Amino acid sequence: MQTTDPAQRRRRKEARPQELLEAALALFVQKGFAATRAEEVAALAGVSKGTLYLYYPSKEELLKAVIAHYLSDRIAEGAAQAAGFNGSATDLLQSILIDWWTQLYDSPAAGVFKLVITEVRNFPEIAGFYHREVVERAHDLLGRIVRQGIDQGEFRPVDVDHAVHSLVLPLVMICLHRHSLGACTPADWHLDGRAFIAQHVHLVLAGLSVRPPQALATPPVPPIPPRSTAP
Amino acid sequence: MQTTDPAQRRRRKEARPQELLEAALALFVQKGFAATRAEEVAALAGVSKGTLYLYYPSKEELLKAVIAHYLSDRIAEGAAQAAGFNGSATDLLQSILIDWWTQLYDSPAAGVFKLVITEVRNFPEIAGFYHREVVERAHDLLGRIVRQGIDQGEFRPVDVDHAVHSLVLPLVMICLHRHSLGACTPADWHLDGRAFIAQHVHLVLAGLSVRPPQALATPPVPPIPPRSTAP
Amino acid sequence: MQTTDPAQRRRRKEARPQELLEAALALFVQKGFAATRAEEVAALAGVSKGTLYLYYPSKEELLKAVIAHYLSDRIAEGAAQAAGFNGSATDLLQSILIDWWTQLYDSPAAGVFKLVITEVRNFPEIAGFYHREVVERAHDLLGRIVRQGIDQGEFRPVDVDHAVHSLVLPLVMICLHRHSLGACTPADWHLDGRAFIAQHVHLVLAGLSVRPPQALATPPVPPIPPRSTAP
Amino acid sequence: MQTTDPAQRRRRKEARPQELLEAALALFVQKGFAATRAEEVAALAGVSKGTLYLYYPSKEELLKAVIAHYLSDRIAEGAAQAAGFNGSATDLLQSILIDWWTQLYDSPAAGVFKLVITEVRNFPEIAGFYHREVVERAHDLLGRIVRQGIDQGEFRPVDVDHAVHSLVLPLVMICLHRHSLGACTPADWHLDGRAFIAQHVHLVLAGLSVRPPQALATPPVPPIPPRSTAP
DNA sequence: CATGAATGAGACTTCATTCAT
DNA sequence: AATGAATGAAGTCTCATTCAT
Repeated sequence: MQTTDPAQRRRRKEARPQELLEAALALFVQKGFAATRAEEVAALAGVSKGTLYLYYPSKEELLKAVIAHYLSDRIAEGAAQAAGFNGSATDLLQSILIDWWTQLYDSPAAGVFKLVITEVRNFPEIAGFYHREVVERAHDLLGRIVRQGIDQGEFRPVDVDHAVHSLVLPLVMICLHRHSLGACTPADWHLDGRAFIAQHVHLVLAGLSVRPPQALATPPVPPIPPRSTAP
Repeated sequence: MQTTDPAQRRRRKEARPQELLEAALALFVQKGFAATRAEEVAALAGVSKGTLYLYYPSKEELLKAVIAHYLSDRIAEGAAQAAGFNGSATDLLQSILIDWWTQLYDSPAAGVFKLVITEVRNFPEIAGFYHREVVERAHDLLGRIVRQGIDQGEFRPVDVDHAVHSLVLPLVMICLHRHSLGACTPADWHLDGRAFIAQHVHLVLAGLSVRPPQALATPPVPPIPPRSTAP
Repeated sequence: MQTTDPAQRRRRKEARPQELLEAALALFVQKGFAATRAEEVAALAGVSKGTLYLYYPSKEELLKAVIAHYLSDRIAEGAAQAAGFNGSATDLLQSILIDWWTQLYDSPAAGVFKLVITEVRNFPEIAGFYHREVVERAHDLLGRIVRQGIDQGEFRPVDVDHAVHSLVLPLVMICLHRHSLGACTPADWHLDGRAFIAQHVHLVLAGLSVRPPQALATPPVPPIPPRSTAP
Repeated sequence: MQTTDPAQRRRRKEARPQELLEAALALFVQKGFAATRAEEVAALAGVSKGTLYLYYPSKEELLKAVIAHYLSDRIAEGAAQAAGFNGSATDLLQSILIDWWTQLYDSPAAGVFKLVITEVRNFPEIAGFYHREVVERAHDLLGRIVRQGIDQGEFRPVDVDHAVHSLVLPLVMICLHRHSLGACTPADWHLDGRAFIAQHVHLVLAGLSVRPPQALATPPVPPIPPRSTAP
């Protein structure tokens, strides 16, 4: 097509897989895996049909690569954030959940939730991978914090697993929403994700707390997300 | 094939649309709309490919019929349940959310959430319908109760919309889960939906309440769901 | 397309596999398996692309069906012909080879040799099948007759396997020829297959015989083949 | 990759066309022209895809080059061998057919027969070339010897063309066999090509001879082929 | 000369939909 | 009303060929 200047070829080649993953994520999340044509992915990445198959041997492998890629990135970041922190369980949970989830919510990676929900049953290998890499790791991390909060008398003695779900599931849900109904409704019912994340974490922590609820301050909405990953 | 007596034939014919909807729901939820073949739906409903098209003019119309059918049923039930009730906002919310959602969670209709999440962006007409018929009606109903709880000094003055989401989104989420990851994982990580529903509602209500948390009793898990919907 | 008269549908359906096999044989022999498009086979059989796949699940299965079908037919006929015969080994070989091979040579089934030669290395399962069903059965039959001729002092004591090959390989070869070079050359070099078969069998039998060659009559060319199988 | 000294590079470059032809012959014979990828040929010859196209403008031209190359070589050798010979027709035929064919049978060039059989109908230009260069030249040479044998009272007065075919076709056939079924069967049915060639020529010459068959000696199997052409 | 990334025509195969029975 | 044979548009993937490096 267009004449490529020297030495750009190499740079192009190394960036291809990433560009294809981005395109694939966007389209798979939007239209679903089965309804997305391989050629559309290629076109969105700016290459031809054949080139896609130079990097991924099949559409299905592309799907798996998308999920693996975006998950490993995010999970690593989250774990790191939790590692170097000390403070009360409440503070720790607020910090991790609000900062990390707000960032995730605003990034394309949030679409992976929809992708997994939608496609696991058709590609069972994804299930094991996702459960091991994401569900267990995140759940363990948060569960440990909640348990610590209970042990230290900060939280009431509730079922830890359920509490973690009460905290996390709505956050997953608004990521799903952003890429399904939220992408269709004409902005009049526009759930404000960032504000909700803060309020929700605050509310559940209030429910967990042994302190009287009045003592809990109104949650601040986080500022403009520090890292934009929109294409 | 087998000789059917005349009366049964009539009954069969009248049940066809319903049987087709059930089959379509099951398969669309399991494999996604695009990955489900029309013939599979027909086979699961015990009829031939051609017969499906006698009742629904296209696969897409079948999808819409599935969503419309299962939604209208459930929403009507929920609204009715709320109408004839009086008591505190807390009690009302517990009653509606726990009873109604537990029942929904155990019925095939729970799959509609996955279906909508998955397919709205491909069939935008679903968005408006679903938002109008389900999201708004349910949200309004619950929102009114929460606001009343605030006005009567039962709840702290939080953002009503957010509170409703904190209550409801995890419940939607476990319905999604049951039909995606939950249908794949080998039972070791088997989130107990019914127990979670009760605990979650209790936890969020505790977070909303102005009363000291100790005053809130441990939530009871509802008994065996009173209505079986297995085909 | 054209309106089909009643009750013809059923007849059509039962004839389809056979019609498809005929079309596939013709094209696979002519152009080779890889160079023949599935759609061409369908078109030659008078159906659409999709219909082909109603009867054979893949192009490869169609190939195997072609080989199996045309082989089993012919081999059975040959064995039957040999069974009810008594006379000298010379007469028996003349009878079987000339009659049966002339008929085969004039039928589309002769193309199967080219097909097997051409495709066996790409589809190894064909090798075992063909060797078992055709090579061994034919070789055993002829080998037994030659050995009997030697035992009864009619033939010289030669290597039986080699003698069978000397008899048979040229006959295979002219079948191959008819469907390769013979189908291209502009009729000036037109090996007369039927005449050659007779002369060749006669010549090799003369070489095998212990009698003086003068005693061997000139072979008669068989008349018009009694069974035409051209479509 | 590895550093090649300048002299070797030159030698390499000049050998390229030959190496490509060898690779192409091997693969075309094994898998057929259509089923062989240009890249496979290049890889077997130890060069990259692009390099192949430096020497041959298309896959089809490569095919023609392969056939032309291997044919011209062999035919020239055969004619030369026949030229400087005198003796009886029987001796001459034995000499030429057994020596020359045994050598051919053991060389990769034997594969050309399969290639021609397989591909003539797709590339009609090959037909004329092959017929002119191989069929006619070989047939004329042998036909002249047979006719001479008849004229001198050594052979019975048979149809010369047919006799030549009886002599030659089995030899062609075992070359085909070696590269098709013979390359698949698990060595239990392993036609011994060299022994067969000798026996077959002997047998047909016996059939042609006017002398009593007892006078014909048992044919010797030629020794180890004098010319190895394995790559 | 040599490479191998890129292309896109083309092949196999699937499946929604129709329609004669 | 019900069937299922038939169709052909459309999708996945391959591979001959080109061309910038």
